[in-house]
Amino acid sequence: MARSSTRPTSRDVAQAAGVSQAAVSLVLGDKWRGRVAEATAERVRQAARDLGYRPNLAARNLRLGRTRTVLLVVPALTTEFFAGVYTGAARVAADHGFGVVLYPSPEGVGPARDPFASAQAALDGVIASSMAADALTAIRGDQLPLVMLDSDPEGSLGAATVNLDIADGVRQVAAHLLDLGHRRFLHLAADVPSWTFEVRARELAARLAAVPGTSIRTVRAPISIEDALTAAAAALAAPGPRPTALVCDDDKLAAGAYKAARRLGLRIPDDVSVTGLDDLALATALDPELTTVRLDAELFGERGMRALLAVLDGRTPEGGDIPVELVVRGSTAPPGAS
Amino acid sequence: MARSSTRPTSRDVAQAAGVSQAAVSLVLGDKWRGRVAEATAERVRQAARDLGYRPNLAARNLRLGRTRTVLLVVPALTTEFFAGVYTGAARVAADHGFGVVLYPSPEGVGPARDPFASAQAALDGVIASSMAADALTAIRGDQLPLVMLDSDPEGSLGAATVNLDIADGVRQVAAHLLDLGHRRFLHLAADVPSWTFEVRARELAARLAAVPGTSIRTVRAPISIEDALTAAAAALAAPGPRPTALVCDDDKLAAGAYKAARRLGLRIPDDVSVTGLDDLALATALDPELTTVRLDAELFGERGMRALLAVLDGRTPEGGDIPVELVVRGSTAPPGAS
DNA sequence: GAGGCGGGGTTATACGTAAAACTTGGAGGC
DNA sequence: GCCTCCAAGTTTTACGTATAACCCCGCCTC
Repeated sequence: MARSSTRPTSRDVAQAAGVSQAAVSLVLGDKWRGRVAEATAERVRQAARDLGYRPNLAARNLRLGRTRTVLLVVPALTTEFFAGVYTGAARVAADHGFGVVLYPSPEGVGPARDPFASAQAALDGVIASSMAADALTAIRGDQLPLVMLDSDPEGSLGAATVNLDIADGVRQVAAHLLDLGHRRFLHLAADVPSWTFEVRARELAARLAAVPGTSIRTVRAPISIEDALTAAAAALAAPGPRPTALVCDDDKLAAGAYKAARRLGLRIPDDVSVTGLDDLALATALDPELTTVRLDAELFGERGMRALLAVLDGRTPEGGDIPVELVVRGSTAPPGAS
Repeated sequence: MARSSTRPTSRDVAQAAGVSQAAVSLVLGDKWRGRVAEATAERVRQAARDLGYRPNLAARNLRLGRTRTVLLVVPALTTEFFAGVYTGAARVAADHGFGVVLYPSPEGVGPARDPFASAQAALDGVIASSMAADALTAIRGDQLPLVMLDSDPEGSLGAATVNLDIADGVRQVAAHLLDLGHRRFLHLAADVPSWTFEVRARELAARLAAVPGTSIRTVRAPISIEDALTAAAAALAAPGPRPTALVCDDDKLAAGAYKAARRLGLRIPDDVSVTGLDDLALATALDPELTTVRLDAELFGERGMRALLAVLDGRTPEGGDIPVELVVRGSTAPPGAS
């Protein structure tokens, strides 16, 4: 009997089954057909079960030169959205025998500026959100296979990209509000440097420019309910004709806008229509429920992982943006409906 | 020059610096004082930088017999709360050179029933939420150091536990509502088998039992806004005197209760007071803002990680529950305030 | 009856690192 | 002048696994 203080190794199993370590490896690795007799194989499996044997992954990784582990770099996990992305990526990963390790960008996780040191695992590849920009330079240095989420397809230097069709979402929002008759817009923009927010601003401006008689103002706020509250309150209280439609870059900003409207005594949607983007649980908890664009975070994560698996396989990742969907609820109505 | 197609190893660095592999290991491992001359050490560091050397973690883990990686088992990540727990745990981990790998319970991540297979990383220890009960049996089988979150201190079979002082939170909620004059209570309970929810029910019942003339009904719902909506609507519309205080096990349930009240034409807090538990972003997005119990999810994660580090060190983890705090907002008022 | 062959294994080796054990060339002490 | 000692390294080994290369034995073929 081997030293019981330490975990059993394949050699311990071999000894218990009366075979060589190589035989154990063959049997447990499912490579024994035609090399080991069925009876022997069963003896090995039984011994492994009896000893509670689990292969040492560090040794296996060293031997094979790959780890079946990838890193997911996100700006923050405290958001429902990226939690969903992780969930989707992890599901696909598990189906292919992969694991996913998270690296939430520095603000969340202390001083460590090195994603690779912080995620202790040895890695086969990386999936990174373009919002976690500060970690990207460190990542590009390494030659690991990389997939970018929501990143400028032109600017990603050859890395594969998987994008939500945000531009289409913004188009749908603009069309909906224009159809309702809105002409004076306020854009509550996320104060985060990322391609995905640039697209929102660009597309919204383009859509409105196509319609004569429209105007738009933009204010920026970090993505938090409190910051959005103060920014929106200031903008809505500003002199001049008040905007009738408030387009928010994200549902959290919209929640802040609700509080600002309430504080100023404005009714939604009678005095001002509000739209969000994400469709978090928040959206239906608000009163009235928020008109927003549904993003399928889990599907996003799944597609990201599939793309990375394709790259690892030497295949070309599936192309095409992920469709999004406008969900019309009670926060939008024709202007001046009061 | 070594083969450039593969990552440089410590041997490549050694060759470039004109020393042995052992010297490289000593220098880069900061164990060179008195063993290697300063000039040589600098040559080694320079060579490592030039080649872009990164140590192979699989090899290091194999050699050292530890991985500085722990597993965090949570019921689901799509919640702000557990995202916070992860963030806190990861921060402490990073400060100690550890990484954290997630295992969100099966419902979220496909068919893999084995947390260890799914999280590909080799592990030094495990932190597990008691809500992820299905994964626990698999975990107990292994002899890995284990810390349980929000678990029955008696029932955890010797594993260290770190708990929020939920009982105290419930006490504060009960005292607050009783002080306001409420006597007819409805308990909207989470339909999840976990110690942390049992505590809520037990403590609430005990507090009310101490006050003559109080009554309490309980309804259960899975933790989702929609399920809470239907359960709360049914209970509030039931025959007999309507409860004046609705105590919810969690903020999401409270959000469902808000919708139920709205649907039934009941005003909060005039017709019915509502309390939650968690203090998610949701709580202040609701109208009126939710009176709830603030749980510091990140601190929870930090304490969990510290406890595991203590166990790994052979020390005794810091004891004591994590204090929680009642946050009184607009959703509670004396009964019949209309 | 010699050679071939295939089933059923075993032996040996490499993966990259950390660290214990060993080496060597002086400098200093007596 | 010889011994000791220290600085500055080097050589060697082990971690646990997967797999290529080898080996042996019995049976079939010609």
